[in-house]
Amino acid sequence: MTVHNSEIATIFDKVADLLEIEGANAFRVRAYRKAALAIGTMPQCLADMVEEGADLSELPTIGHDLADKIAEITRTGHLHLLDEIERRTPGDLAELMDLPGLGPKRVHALQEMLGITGIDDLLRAARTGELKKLPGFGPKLQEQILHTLTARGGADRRLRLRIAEEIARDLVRHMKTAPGVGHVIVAGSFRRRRETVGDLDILVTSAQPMQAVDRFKAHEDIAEVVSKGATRSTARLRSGLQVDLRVVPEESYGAALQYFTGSKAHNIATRRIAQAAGLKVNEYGVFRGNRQIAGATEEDVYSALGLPWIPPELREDRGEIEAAAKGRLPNLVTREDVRGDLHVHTTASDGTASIQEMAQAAKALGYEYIAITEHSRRVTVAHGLDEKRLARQIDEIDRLNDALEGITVLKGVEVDILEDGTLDLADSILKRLDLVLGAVHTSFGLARTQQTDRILRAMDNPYFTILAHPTGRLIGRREPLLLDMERLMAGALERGVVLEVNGQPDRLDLTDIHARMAKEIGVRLALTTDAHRQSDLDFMIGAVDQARRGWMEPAGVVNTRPLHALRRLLSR
DNA sequence: GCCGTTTTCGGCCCGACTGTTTTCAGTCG
Repeated sequence: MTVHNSEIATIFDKVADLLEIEGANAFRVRAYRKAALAIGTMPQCLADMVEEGADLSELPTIGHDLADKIAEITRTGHLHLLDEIERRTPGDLAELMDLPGLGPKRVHALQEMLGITGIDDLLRAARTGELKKLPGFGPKLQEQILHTLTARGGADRRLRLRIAEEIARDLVRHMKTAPGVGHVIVAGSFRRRRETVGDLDILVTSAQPMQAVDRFKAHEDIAEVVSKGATRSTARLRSGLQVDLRVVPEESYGAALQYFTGSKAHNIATRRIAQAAGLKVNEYGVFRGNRQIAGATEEDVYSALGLPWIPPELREDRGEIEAAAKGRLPNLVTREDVRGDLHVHTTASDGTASIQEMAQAAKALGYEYIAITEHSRRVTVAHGLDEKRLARQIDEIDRLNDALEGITVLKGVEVDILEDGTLDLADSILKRLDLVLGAVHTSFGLARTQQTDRILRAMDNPYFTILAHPTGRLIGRREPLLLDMERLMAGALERGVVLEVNGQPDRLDLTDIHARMAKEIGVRLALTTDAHRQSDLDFMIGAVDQARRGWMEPAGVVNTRPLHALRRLLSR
């Protein structure tokens, strides 16, 4: 069996937690954390690399020691070091670290003084009042822990970006009406356009910070103000979402925006550059000694460090700083570059609007073309089309194109890839189409080699043009297919097949990481919405976000091309 | 434990807020 990167990351995170509780060297702890973070978002499968004899110590944050430990984990499924530490520390102390107010020092004290080894012990100690007597603890903390443990459940789940967007819009509107407020912007992972966000970070500029903080806590959705100071406040919404407010003076706007946008890893990397240049960066500006030399805009901040402005989507410490220093930042694809949508359903299968209605909606967005791509017969719940019905739709689209002005409707299909890798419709009908999307909707549970082979076999069909939602994952609901993504992409490149970045808020498939991989391998992408109604065409922004986070440029995306060029690219 | 236009040894991001403190440690982002 293959050990996944995420499992290695989990092991390293646990080692970090337990070492920290034991009071180990803080930088050693940090090394495990950094490695876990990096491994969790690496596109390459580490287990495969070990198998191939690659030198893992060349990877960032991985040295010789951790490379050996990764090899050990992929070969045995275990890490001797972790087993050892767990023998020393009974129970599950690491899970206590997740509770707000508890860090390594206090968890250590809990074990040392009260013999607490897990959540149950902790709850008991809080109820009996033993907890508040410990040095470093008190009645407030005991109360908070009790509250967290009894009111637990689901509140710490990350929110999909599209949902967060609705909440954020409302909060921003609320803060804009506060007296004396200048900028109001949502920073954090929201601004970096991550697929989910754990909290909202709202940055406000004002000369009267207290007024802004007061205005914030008056918002009707706020259930509880967790902390509140002169320049920052943390609150929990009724939905459970945490919101952090930060108020800075106008002259610090750029520095605060940079700081608050993160990511943490990106910020640490930028501060190290500053340090090396004898400068200091904090949320108020860039400083030489006590003198502020930048801070009003993000451009100034980066420029003071000798760097061009870096788009937020890239700020994950995945090579963007090195690229910026060399003047090699990508020219990221934008929503305006997209000239049409290539994955759209209508009432013929499970959509709610007609072909003409979808075409008109696309035209209103300024598109040049739109592809109609219904499900095939196998997907019975979605009313999938067989050859006969698809032939009728082809004729209907031909007639419609004669009548339509200013937009072209392309003839397509989202044909099912059957378990043996054949397609759900005959070649005789596929060859009459402008494009053929292939997609997996069944047999999600195949083993990795089998699943990869199945899709590659489907791509062998000469009419297959785009692999739709390649991993099949649904955020928070369905795990991605087990796939050897490198082999799949190499196969797609060989066959001239395009991979989709599906913008449905719960799909976002390919992910940012795989989009980046596609770019490096040279596979082209199609940004689509999988729209089932007119308003779904707005999901394009989700696909663009993922592509941007994957460093994609317009040239790597097929539907940034005008119609004639697109047709050329799609004909294999 | 990682890493290197100061270095293979000696560094390792930085500040706000809380609670328990009597001047600050711990946690958090």
